[in-house]
Amino acid sequence: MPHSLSAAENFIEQMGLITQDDGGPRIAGRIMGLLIVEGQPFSLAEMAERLKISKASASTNARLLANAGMIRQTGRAGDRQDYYELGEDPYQRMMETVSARLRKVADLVFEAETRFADDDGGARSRVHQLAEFYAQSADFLADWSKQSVSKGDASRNAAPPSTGDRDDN
Amino acid sequence: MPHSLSAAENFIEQMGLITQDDGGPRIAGRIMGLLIVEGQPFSLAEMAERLKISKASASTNARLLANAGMIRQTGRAGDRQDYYELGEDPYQRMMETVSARLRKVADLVFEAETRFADDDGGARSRVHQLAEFYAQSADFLADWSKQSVSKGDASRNAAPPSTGDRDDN
DNA sequence: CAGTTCGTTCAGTATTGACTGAACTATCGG
DNA sequence: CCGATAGTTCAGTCAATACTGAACGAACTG
Repeated sequence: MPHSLSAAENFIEQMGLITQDDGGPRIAGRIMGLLIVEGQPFSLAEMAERLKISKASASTNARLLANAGMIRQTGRAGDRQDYYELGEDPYQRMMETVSARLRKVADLVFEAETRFADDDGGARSRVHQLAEFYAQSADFLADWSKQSVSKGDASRNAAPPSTGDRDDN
Repeated sequence: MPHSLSAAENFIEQMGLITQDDGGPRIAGRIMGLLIVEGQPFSLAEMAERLKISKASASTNARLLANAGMIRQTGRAGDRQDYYELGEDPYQRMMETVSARLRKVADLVFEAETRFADDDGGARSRVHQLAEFYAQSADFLADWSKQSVSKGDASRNAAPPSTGDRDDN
């Protein structure tokens, strides 16, 4: 009975692998999977026990996810442990995090662009195009995440943001 | 004069760091940066020389980028070296690659979902929600990448895809 | 004001994977 | 054919970082 993972274990492990492939810590993905599958708050000690990981990892990665807005800290009456559960709109928040990352990258590229001379064989304008791309992507995802998506009601026909050129360099 | 990077060097290095933060190989980002900044084909030997990297790395990472559709292989008359240059719509292709990745993840989660019993305290439906989220995101990016974005003409008011529920599990 | 029970932090370990140098294969030019 | 020139592959090295165990600090409990 130890072999052939249960549906829950399998899902949790997949989440770990997916997260790892995306360049994140595997344990963060596993915690995310655990909270999704169980649908209720877990204490750090419970996570550590269930996922066979150290307290330290549970603490660090839970905080990481909380900072990314994907899970949220809770408490229980008469219990001084920290509990964590899925946040309000976890996937929406995930989008917002990605958007924020893109915006940061856009700013980096805009900054790099300023160091070019105005004519550089078109180099500057190509760099500018890249920065614009990142900025537009960030805006686009941010707007999309404002719509209620992937929730129970799943609104259809989300309106698109207008993707005109920006002027903030 | 060796200190204080030129605009080009700085940009190339930033691209490397950005790529690294995104979980990719730093050199791939640097090559991307080089091709953007120079706007003309480079041979593997030229890349290796300019970026101070090994032939092996140039070869491997150029192929990686080409497989992702972000750059494209070219040739020159009377020259048997492999040249690489920016592809048709590099950023569009970048989006398509991200979309493909999301679709792959969605499929993994759909697959994991099937292993759950129909009633599992809502576990199955929560997993399904996650799969839907990934699938919708993939569709959304794919649709968006079909619009001409971040090109010279920069079309405004891109129409949004309708994000209704899917039924392909 | 002890004694517990938490969570966090930090030094050390281990693992992953990027990168390189060198060997190998293939193709072109003479 | 033979030498040279390319690109790829692969074993080995190195660096980054995920993860752990243990020490620490803070906050509740009695």
